[in-house]
Amino acid sequence: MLTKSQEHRVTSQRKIILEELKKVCTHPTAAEIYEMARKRLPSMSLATIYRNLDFLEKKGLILKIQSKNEKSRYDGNVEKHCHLICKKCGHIEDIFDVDEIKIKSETLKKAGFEVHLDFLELHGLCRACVH
Amino acid sequence: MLTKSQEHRVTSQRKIILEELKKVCTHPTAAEIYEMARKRLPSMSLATIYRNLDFLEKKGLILKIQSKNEKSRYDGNVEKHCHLICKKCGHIEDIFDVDEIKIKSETLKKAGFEVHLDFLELHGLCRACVH
DNA sequence: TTTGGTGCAAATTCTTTGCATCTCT
DNA sequence: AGAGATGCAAAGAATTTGCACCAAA
Repeated sequence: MLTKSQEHRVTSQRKIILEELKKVCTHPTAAEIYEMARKRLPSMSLATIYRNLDFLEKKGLILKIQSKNEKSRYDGNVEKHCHLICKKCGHIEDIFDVDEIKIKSETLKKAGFEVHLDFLELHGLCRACVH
Repeated sequence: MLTKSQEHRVTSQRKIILEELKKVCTHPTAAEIYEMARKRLPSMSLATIYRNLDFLEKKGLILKIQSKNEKSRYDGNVEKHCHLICKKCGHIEDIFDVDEIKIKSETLKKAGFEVHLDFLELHGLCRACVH
């Protein structure tokens, strides 16, 4: 059962947040998106940022990335991909050939666990930090 | 340069926290560990729990697991293993044949990224939730 | 004795929410 | 007009920290 009304409005705040997030190839935090959006609409509040990021994620228009010990980050690219996250410098790198990734494990098979690769986060060291 | 003194004391709090965490095969949160520990030493404070979990993790005696959108969980088993985390019910399952896991990806290779498998968290659906 | 550890409460940090007001449709 | 969205400020939740006191070594 859905609620009677399901309309969703296109507010300038919502548009700006989505546009700003799509514009960058980084993975900004809510606070960073707040800064970006305020340049275009200074009256915008942080609560609106959070509410809209939530909304946009539920709509499937953006992704939310929650990495270890860090605040949430958001990704304007919803193409199936996963993330490499550097333990040392925190750098996040996209990886798009997700379907090429093979994860093999007996325990996994036995557990009957269905891995969602588009949520995969690989933690480790990036090229710069590995040396 | 190290600080002049590096002694670390074995307090009853510290012992209890470590023992309780080693005792279970679940992955309790700080609050859950607090409850467990308080049964043995009711005066213990939550701040002490956090400080000691931090301490024990830095000492390599326990692991900290930070899963998506959840509070931190701790693992008394430091044997090399990784976690399957169910998106739906939050259940965490251990997987010990980590070395059997093969992750293949061209982008990964090109990126020069060194994945640490013992930090791997595989998100998806557990047997119970997949149906 | 001395320095690290503890308990308590207050402070932080990130995120969410209540409410009056505003604005898409 | 009316449901949804916004801004503000206050509330929450998880975690950290300052400080006086305590206790391992």
